[in-house]
This record gives sequence, structure tokens and C-alpha cells, in this order.
Amino acid sequence: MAEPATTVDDAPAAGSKSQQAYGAVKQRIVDGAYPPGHRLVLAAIAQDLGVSVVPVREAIRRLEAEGLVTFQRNVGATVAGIDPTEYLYTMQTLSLVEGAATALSAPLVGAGDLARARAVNEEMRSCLQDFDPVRFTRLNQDFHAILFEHCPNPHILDLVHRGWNRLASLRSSTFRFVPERAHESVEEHAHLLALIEDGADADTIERAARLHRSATLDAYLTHFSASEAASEAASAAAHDHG
Amino acid sequence: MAEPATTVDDAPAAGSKSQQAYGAVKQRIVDGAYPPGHRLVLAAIAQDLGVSVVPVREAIRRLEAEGLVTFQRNVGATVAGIDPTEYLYTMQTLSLVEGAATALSAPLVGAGDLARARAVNEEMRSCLQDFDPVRFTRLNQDFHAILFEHCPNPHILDLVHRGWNRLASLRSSTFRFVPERAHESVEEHAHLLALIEDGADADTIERAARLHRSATLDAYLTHFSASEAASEAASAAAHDHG
DNA sequence: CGCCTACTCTTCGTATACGATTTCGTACTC
DNA sequence: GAGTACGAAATCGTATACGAAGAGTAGGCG
Repeated sequence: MAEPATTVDDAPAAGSKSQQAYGAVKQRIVDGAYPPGHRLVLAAIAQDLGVSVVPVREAIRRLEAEGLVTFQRNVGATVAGIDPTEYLYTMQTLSLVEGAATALSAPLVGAGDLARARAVNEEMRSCLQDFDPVRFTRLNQDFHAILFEHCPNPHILDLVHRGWNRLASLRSSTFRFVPERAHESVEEHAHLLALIEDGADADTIERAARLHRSATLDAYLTHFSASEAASEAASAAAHDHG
Repeated sequence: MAEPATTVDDAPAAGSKSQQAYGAVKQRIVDGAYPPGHRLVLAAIAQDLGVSVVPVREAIRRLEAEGLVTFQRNVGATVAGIDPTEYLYTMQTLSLVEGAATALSAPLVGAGDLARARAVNEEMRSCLQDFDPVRFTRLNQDFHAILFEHCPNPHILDLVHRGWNRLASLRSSTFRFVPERAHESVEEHAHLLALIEDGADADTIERAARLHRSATLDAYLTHFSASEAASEAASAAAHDHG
């Protein structure tokens, strides 16, 4: 299995060069090395990774399917932007699937998981002063990942992961713009943990998890008082679930 | 803008050979020409379509991302099967996203849409005697499509389409095995239409739409009294939402 | 007689090469 | 001076070719 050892040691090294390229490009996108709007030129990436254009092409198409890049025939691919409307759609979808995943996962969350989640949430709480949006967002993801990762339905779980990946493009998340929201978020996390620990029914947990995310979305929308009609419509829809 | 004006009636001829291959293979899968489990050999398909293997490969990977085919490195692709567990997961996911899509779509459903939906439902009702599962399933899809197609969130709408596509592999659907369910289904459709017409709130509509699908799933599970532990777990989860 | 091994054959994975399309720069005209 | 048309460069899309990995099969060995 002696891989060509071309600077591969951290993340990729996934046997296939396609997967290798996929992992590499994906990482650079979420790391911010390829900022939104950046053009992804096949030949350049191929040369950079030491492979041909064919695997790179396939990787790009996979990333397109995940919504991380946009593609245009005979023009090329660019890193998917943070268009407010798109952000809104993504958050709404995520609230839906993450709520369900959390509810389905709840019965399978053990005491150890709960303890870990609580620890992460406390770390978030201690992070509130001397606020660092990026770090907070990262902890936020860790927290929720613990709660939904046991979801027995792989399709739903996959959708949750995709949603988080898309949001990873803008690493700052909502909390950069609306720091106040961070405070509420920590409290809602505690509430969610209590529900799970008490064995609340799935519907209640789903509702709480969904509302938690919808509230974050609303906080965002309130600050950027909607720039489009579409935003308003979707906002109203999100509210309806409150 | 100004699409090549192709967009021909059915599916293929989409400018790019990749898209052409994608459309062609997809159609053969949903048509049943490529039955579940059928091996998809790149070279064979390429020759059949008069193109090279590269576009076909890309098409296959896209179909893989949609869950219509399964892929194994250095082995090849096969049409995704109807593994009961997989069916269960798909239905559960579909109940989630279709419920949300229907609720979000409801305020945008006009009188004309309602009339069409009602007409389709009546056609289904008249279809109950002299029962044809395939035809009934098709009408069922038409009915629901009218209700969720106005969903303003393209991501959610796309997820609904993907779910339906996966189910299209087994064209007979649940109704082949549980004809009794067809009767209830028509009644629930009427109820759903009434809710939408009365302008019920989004949560109520989402609940009704989700429950409608969950009930179909349960009917299936009751007949094939679960063959696996996983099935039971997911079934219980689905019930929790009732 | 059954199991293991070596070989071949199919099929995938990737590299290279060439044609097609778009875009950008420049010169020309009104 | 602005707009348009032409041409060159860049980039994508697809075909062909070759190497690699897995699956099936025949033969030998226990």
C-alpha cells in the first residue's frame, strides 16, 4: 500500500486519487484557503496535488453535489458564496434535519455522551466573555454533533453533515454578527440536555432542537433586516414553527 | 440565460454528454430497464450511448450522490436495491422533508392547484376497485407533487425529489403489498386538502403530511413484520411522531 | 474429494491529448 | 469617446490509451 507519499499525511490518503483530491479541496474550502467566490481551476489544482485533471474534476463534481461549490458549464467552478438567501435556505433545511436527527438520536445518547455535551456547553459558557466567534462556533458544532451523531437513519445524518459543511464556508457563523445570541444559545443547550436526560418524547425534542436553530436564524435576520422578499417569506415560515 | 432551447420533452439531449448520460441512465433506472442489483458497466453504457467512458463515469457518480446507485471502488456500480432497511430509511427521510415542503408550500398553493389536486385524488378514488398499484402510485406522486412543488426552499424541495426518485426504483410502492392502505390514503389526502384550503398553520399541515407518509410506512412494516432489529428501532421512532 | 493457489480476464482508475467554448484584450469604426 | 467586432489566450469537455485491482476459473496438492 505504499502511497506515492506526495505530501499526504494529515487528512486525505484515501487510496483513490479522486478521494484524495476531494478531501484536499474540501479541507481548503472549510479552512478558508479557498475563500468564497474563488475560482477553482482544474489544471491548477491538479498540478498542485500532483495528479491529473480527471480525479480533480470528479472531486469538484462531488463538492458541487454537496453544495460547497457552484459549477457552470464551460466556465468552471467557484467556491459557493454566502449569499444571504442561500444562508437562509441552508439554515432552514438544517433546522429541519438536525431537529429530526437529534430527536431520533436522543434515545441512544448515553450518560457519557451527555456528560461530554455538558462539558462542551460549559466551555462555551466560559467562552462568553472574551468572545471569539470562530471558537464558539466550533464548540457549538461539537456540542450538536454529540447529540445527533447517534441518529440511526444514515440518510438524515448525512443531510445534517452536509448542512454543517455548507455553513463551514463562513466560519464565523451568526455569532460574529449577533454576539447576544451566544448567551441564549448556551441556555437553550442546557434546556435541550435536560429534555434528553429526562427522556422527553421525540416530538418535544425535535421541536426544541428545531426552534433552537430557527432562533439563531431569526437573530441573524433581525440584524440584517431582510434585504429580499424571499427572506421575509422564509422567515415567516420559520416563525410558524415557534 | 437563453438555454440552448433543447430542454426537449423527456430528459436527455442536455448539451453536455455528461448530462445526457446522466439523464439516460437515470431514466433507465426509474423505468425499470436497469433493475435493482443490475451491474452498470461503464464501457457498455458508453458504447450504448455512443460516448466515451468519461462522461458516463461522471453520470454514475452523480447518481451515486443521489442514492440511486451504489458504488464500490475497483468493482463498479450497481443499481441501488430495495433492501427493506433502506426503504425504511428513505421513507422516514421523505416523511420528514415532504412534510416540511408541503407545509412551506401550502400558503402558495392556489385555488387552481387545489382543484387539480382534488381531481387527481378523485381519480385515485375511482381507481380503488380494479386496483392497479403502479397506476395508483403514479397518481399518488402527482397528487403530492402539486402540494409540495411550490416550496420556496429549493434545498428542501430537492431533497423531496431525491426521495421520490429513490422510491421510483420499486415502482409498485407499498400499495402492491397493502392495498387496504390505498383506501385510507385517499381519505387522508382529502383531509390534507381541507387543511390547506382552510389556511391551517404550518405546523398542523406539516404534522398531517408527515403522519400520512409515516402511516404508509407503518402499513408496510406491519405486513413484513420487521426482519431486523434496526427496522424495529426506526419503526418505534416513526411511531413517536404520531 | 475438497481446498488452496496461480493465472487470466474483465473492469475500473488515471494520465495524456486534442477539439470546443468562453472570455478577455485590442483595434477599428461611428 | 464609446461601442462593436475580431482574435488570442485560457479553460473546459471528451476521447483514447495504458496500468492496476478484483473476480472467476482451472489446475495442483493435501
